[in-house]
Amino acid sequence: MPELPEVESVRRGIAPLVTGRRVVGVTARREDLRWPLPVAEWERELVGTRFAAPGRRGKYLLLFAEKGVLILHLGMSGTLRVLPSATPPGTHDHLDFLLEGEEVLRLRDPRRFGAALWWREEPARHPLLAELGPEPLEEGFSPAYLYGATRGRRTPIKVRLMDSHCVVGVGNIYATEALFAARIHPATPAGALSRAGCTALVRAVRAILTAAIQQGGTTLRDFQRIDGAPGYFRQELRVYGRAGQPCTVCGTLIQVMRLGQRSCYICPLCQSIV
DNA sequence: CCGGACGCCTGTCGGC
DNA sequence: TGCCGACAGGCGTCCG
Repeated sequence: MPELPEVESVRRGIAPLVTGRRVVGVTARREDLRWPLPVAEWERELVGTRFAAPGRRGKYLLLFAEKGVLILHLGMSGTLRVLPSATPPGTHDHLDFLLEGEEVLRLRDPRRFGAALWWREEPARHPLLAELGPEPLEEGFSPAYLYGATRGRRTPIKVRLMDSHCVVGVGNIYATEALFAARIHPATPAGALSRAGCTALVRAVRAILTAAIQQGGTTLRDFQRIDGAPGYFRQELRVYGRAGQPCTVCGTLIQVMRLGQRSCYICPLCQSIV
């Protein structure tokens, strides 16, 4: 579900609600998310302390506290809300962090592909974060970097773009949209991209992600912002989910294909550049 | 090292 | 109406 723009929207949404706020309790109704929840450690080292300003690395949310950092990943179906603590939990509301002032930071995750972890060192030293590629909206994700990161790769450029070791935060929706914007066919072998192609793609990724953040992300079905509102970038999608509909540029019908076990949408006429 | 496939889990939707 | 398969915004792991 959530890609970088959705996670960033959540980060911005919770920032004023959790920063400086004391955690007064933890309730886990299910502990078997992607990895078992470290409830005992939270009770020992998080409860009774305050959150600092939240950060983000790729699709990971970082809730810094005094003795460690709470690392959250929303997987495919996760949502975070801040609600009055009396709000009755739903079936898939697995985890609550009780905040002072009768509110609760609540994680809902029907598919349980998400994660909630506890880490006492620099986030960058966590095994899941240590090998991640650059942030797409920072300088490290340059045309020269992408050119280097694709040399010798025969894998489709879309698959490479969705590989967090290459660049973080770009999932199926935004990879699909960025390749359309850059007019690059998603099945192009990554190593065949020219320098100009890399430049166009870097530009497109940045533009799409920036616009999506501005719209609060994309809600296809269940993504919610912190206040329960959807993300409005869905109305800006040019190809994703539009199979059989006319291309907004040339009118050719949008096609679906499978790449790396994921659906991919293309305009067969517009997307030919290497 | 690389690339490709598989699970993990629940919900929904289309076709019969 | 009910059942069944395909599919869904992610990603670690395993295999050749």
